[in-house]
Amino acid sequence: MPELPEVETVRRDLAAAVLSRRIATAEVTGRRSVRRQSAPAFSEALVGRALVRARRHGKYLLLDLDDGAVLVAHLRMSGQLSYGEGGRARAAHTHVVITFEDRSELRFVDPRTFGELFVAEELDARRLPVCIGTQGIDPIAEGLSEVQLAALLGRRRTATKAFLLDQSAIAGIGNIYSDEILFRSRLRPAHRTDALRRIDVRRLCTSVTEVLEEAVTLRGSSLRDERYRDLNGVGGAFQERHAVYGRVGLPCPTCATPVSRVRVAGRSAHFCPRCQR
DNA sequence: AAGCACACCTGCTAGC
DNA sequence: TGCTAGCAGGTGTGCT
Repeated sequence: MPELPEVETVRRDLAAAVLSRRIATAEVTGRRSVRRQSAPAFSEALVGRALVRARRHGKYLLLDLDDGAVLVAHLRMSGQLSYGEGGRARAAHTHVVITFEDRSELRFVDPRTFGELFVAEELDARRLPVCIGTQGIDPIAEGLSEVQLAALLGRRRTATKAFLLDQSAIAGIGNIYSDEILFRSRLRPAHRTDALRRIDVRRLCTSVTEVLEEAVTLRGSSLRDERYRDLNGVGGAFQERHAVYGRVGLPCPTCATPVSRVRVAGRSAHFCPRCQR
């Protein structure tokens, strides 16, 4: 699913493709993709505006408009943005089509319809739309220090995987990267945060940054059963580096012990029973 | 208060 | 071989 590295890849592609282009029309065909405002209000906020900057916070994509408002996109599980010449056949589940003055099109395709687009006008001190102001630190855009991580852990008493998935603490980590970060930290998904030693916090901090940076470099993960594609329809390559995610029964790359899967925090969690404690 | 289960939705797959 | 029940997951909500 699109997590921080996938959204960052799309952000970079958008920055290269659509900045300074002016919007001619914004067509909303699906019923659910634009739900925080009416379709006409959404279109009206976009038509005539130009995109001046592409930002990201966690899994949110933020496209600044030239009037100060922000076009916000969240891909959730199956959302996909694609950009190209207008007039091409539309893929199934195309819910929003933004056409620029040069007739090129930015399309939002989303089979499961959990993803959303909206235009936000109120921004907070971090220049984030007020409605997503509960998002925690973005470890790539803002950096994450060991001191900050220790403060976020505070007096929490929960599974370390649940902590990593909490967007109000660290923004951008989902199920795939939480498993890969825990593998590299040598911690089990269910390891209690209140039992983390200083050395564990240090490893966790290093792993969060390293795993996400490597995944960004390889343009994210594209798995067989998911649909992540970049703005031009090309998949990522980080799945080839996955140590544990989606590898139940396959050998751990470090010790060859078969990878296990358990349920933690309501999600499937993959880990090496020998390397992770 | 903080942690947890659940709803939302469709495509894919495991199992019959 | 063909069908279907169940799983997959990010976030907001509501319950404990």
